[in-house]
Amino acid sequence: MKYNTVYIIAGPTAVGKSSAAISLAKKLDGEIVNCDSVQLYKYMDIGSAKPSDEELKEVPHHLFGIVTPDYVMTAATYQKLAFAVINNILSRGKTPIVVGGTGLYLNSILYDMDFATKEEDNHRRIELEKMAEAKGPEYMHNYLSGLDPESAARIHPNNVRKVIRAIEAFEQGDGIKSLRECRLNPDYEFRLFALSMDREELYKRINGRVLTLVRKGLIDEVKNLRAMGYSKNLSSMKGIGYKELFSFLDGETELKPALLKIMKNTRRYAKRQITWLKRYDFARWIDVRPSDTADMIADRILENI
RNA sequence: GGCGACAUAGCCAAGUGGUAAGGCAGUGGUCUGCAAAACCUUGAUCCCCAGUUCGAAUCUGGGUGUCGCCU
Repeated sequence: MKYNTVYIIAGPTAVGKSSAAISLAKKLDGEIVNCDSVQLYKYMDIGSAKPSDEELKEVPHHLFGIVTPDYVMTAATYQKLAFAVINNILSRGKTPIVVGGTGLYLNSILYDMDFATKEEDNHRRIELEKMAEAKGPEYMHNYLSGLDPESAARIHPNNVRKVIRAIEAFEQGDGIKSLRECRLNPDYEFRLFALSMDREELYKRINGRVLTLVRKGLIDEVKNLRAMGYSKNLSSMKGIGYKELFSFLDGETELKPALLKIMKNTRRYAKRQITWLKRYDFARWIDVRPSDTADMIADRILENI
């Protein structure tokens, strides 16, 4: 095995990435690196389906619960953190196993994405958001067309958020680049495994898991976050399971519809994750059945190396 | 057994003679600084048969099914 091999286990939520990764780490003398945008946060354990305390102790885990929920995480920051951890693991002769389903973050380590330029400028962004609210999406898109016609052509006018980012990026540098301009990160040799499962089975599993999370105390977890003063406007609180329960706790909806909504949003999220992963033509797909154990999945991965 | 109502996509549902609104769910997709985010895309010939008509989801007759009421 080369000294710079990085394993990546991706796949939609609830296929069983975390436990498969632990099993694989044991077999490979590996260490796990989180690539899930919500598991990065502290106090968000149940809703993000973070590995349990016992599991976290079984093999070394990195980048789990490292920032408080009011911290604004970005792909650029994640990239730095991830590279630092991966390099550290490699320098000790261990195998990094990146696990998670956050596509953009996965990209930030797979491709030589260059976030180099200045930090984001919050004031400008807020200004642009206000402008968008006042003048509407068309106006913003036209404005972008004037600055950077190429990225304007790529972005749908209704996608205000992205239009704003493109304006911002243009003003601070050379605008938004496209992934097509990137190559695979030459510093590492990647082994990317994408776990998949029959759609119907996966959805059943997702629905069931939501109930399990509630049984484990998800509602108290959210109550607690609220009590700590974290507001629903934080991007961490827009995570699935959190936003819906905030609106339940605020009395905006009943519990049952809130839970059904969590299920639905999770299903949709899983679907988007699958779509994202299909772009990686070098991914090795591992078909998982609901009855498969973590060990079986890990073995299947090893067979596919 | 009798009387009445209804029968439109997976679900809810508009449309009462001129060629099938909409919502939900699902599907497929986009993606370089909020990504568990944001955004885009998409489906039926109207229970069955016969008839009237230039033309029927819409009218008539028969059948089937569902619901309600009555005996």
